[in-house]
Amino acid sequence: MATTMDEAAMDPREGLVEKVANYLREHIVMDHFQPGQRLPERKLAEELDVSRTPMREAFKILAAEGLVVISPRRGAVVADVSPQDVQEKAYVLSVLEQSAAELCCANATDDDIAELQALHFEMKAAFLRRDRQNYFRLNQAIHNRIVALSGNNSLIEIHATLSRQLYRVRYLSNLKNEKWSVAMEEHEAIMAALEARDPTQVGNELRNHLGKTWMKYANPAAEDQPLADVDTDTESGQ
Amino acid sequence: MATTMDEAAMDPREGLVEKVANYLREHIVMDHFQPGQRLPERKLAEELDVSRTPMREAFKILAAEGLVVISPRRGAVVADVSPQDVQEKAYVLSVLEQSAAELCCANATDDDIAELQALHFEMKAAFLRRDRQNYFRLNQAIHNRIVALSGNNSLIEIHATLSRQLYRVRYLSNLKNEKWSVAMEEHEAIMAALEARDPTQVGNELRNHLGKTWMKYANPAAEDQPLADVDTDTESGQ
DNA sequence: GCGATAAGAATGGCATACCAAAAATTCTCA
DNA sequence: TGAGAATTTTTGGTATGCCATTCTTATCGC
Repeated sequence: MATTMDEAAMDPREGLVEKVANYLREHIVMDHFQPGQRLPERKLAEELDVSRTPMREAFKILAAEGLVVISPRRGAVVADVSPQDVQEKAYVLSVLEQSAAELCCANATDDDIAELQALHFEMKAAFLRRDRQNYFRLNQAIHNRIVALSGNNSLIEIHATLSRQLYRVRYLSNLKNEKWSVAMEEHEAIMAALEARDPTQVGNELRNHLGKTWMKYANPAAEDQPLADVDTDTESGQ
Repeated sequence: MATTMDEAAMDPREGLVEKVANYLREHIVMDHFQPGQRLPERKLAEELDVSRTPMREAFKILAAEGLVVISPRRGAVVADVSPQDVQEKAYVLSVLEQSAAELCCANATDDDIAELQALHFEMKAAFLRRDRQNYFRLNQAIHNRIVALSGNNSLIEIHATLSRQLYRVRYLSNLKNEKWSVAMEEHEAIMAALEARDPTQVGNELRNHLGKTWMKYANPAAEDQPLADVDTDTESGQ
């Protein structure tokens, strides 16, 4: 475990804290730590061969990002996202992606749109093969790409942070989602509107897409089935 | 200076780090530290009578909130918000407030709307008296209230964080803004749509309002005139 | 006198030590 | 045997120390 820390980007300019934070972020997002699980700073620091100081500072960063919760005198635990949280965060996410799509229509080059469509068809291929892993990965990639094409760095950053908070839930939902084909159709519509560069249409389709996908999530959270070791790139363009 | 640390909320359950972070946040937002200014951890720690450890951890939190920037081996400096940053962040803010307004129309009680209108008339009074301090304070209070009435905690939190990043710029702009009356008229329109509980209308008015107020901010940043000691409550309902 | 450079001071990064609170364990007594 | 109290152990919070890098400044050479 300790030997895998350098998985994270190894920019020599960044300090230990960033490496530790990246490592923890990765493992929390990929669900290698269960929500609610305690993160004992001594033990983790020992495993990563660092002292407690950078570990604690990394906790503070992750807490500000909403991935862990620090309780006084009880330390850090992996943030547990309640069904209500999911709804609220997903709503904000849909709003952000809607506006990103609008900006995307104005800013993206024809090549950008073409690349999006390429990803879309790759995703469709995964869909037809019932390949949920790659379907999920490509789906994420498309959404992230649209946001990236907005050109608004603040929007991109906030979206990425929020997106990470929901990654696990989204992944679990992808595994059990029955209405796969509906989501696929919605994506078709999104791509069509994108090709036509109709900002309002793209925005509405996207918001509706996310809304439909997540509003139903008002029911009790999915069981705590651990995520498989997927080789997805967590964030594409950041 | 050191004696003023307990200005910030003194919840005995929260540790030193939170107190330090609150203290620094307050002073950065209120522009007692200039953008770009270095924040030497030893000196500040000494002034606040704490060790360097909580100071450093507080820096990490504020960095994650976008209020300071930490460069390797150079430490923390107060984040400088470039004109482009202002535009981008203000755009996201307008999107968030637009959707907050929509939710607000659905969730707010009649009393909530009445209270908003009361604030609006207070603000109008400040406008007529050319009382920029209170005009600004009440303006902020109204916007924050609308967001709070959305009932979406994620939205509220993200809006608050982003809002703090722009507080200084917004305050400076308020002091020099010539088109005061235009903004006032827009607020009238917002309130009218809110009273009619027309989500689309409120949303559009609000987004247009913020858009108009900030899009012009593409020109060079305002000069670094320090903020006066205003007794504004930074955030109202959080 | 001015610029480059080297020595010294300041500063940040990380590790460690110490303390207090909390959790776990064990011991005691009913 | 079981519940509760006391003790031990673990764990988090804060302070401090050491080292490496950077910034300052003063000196040396041109």
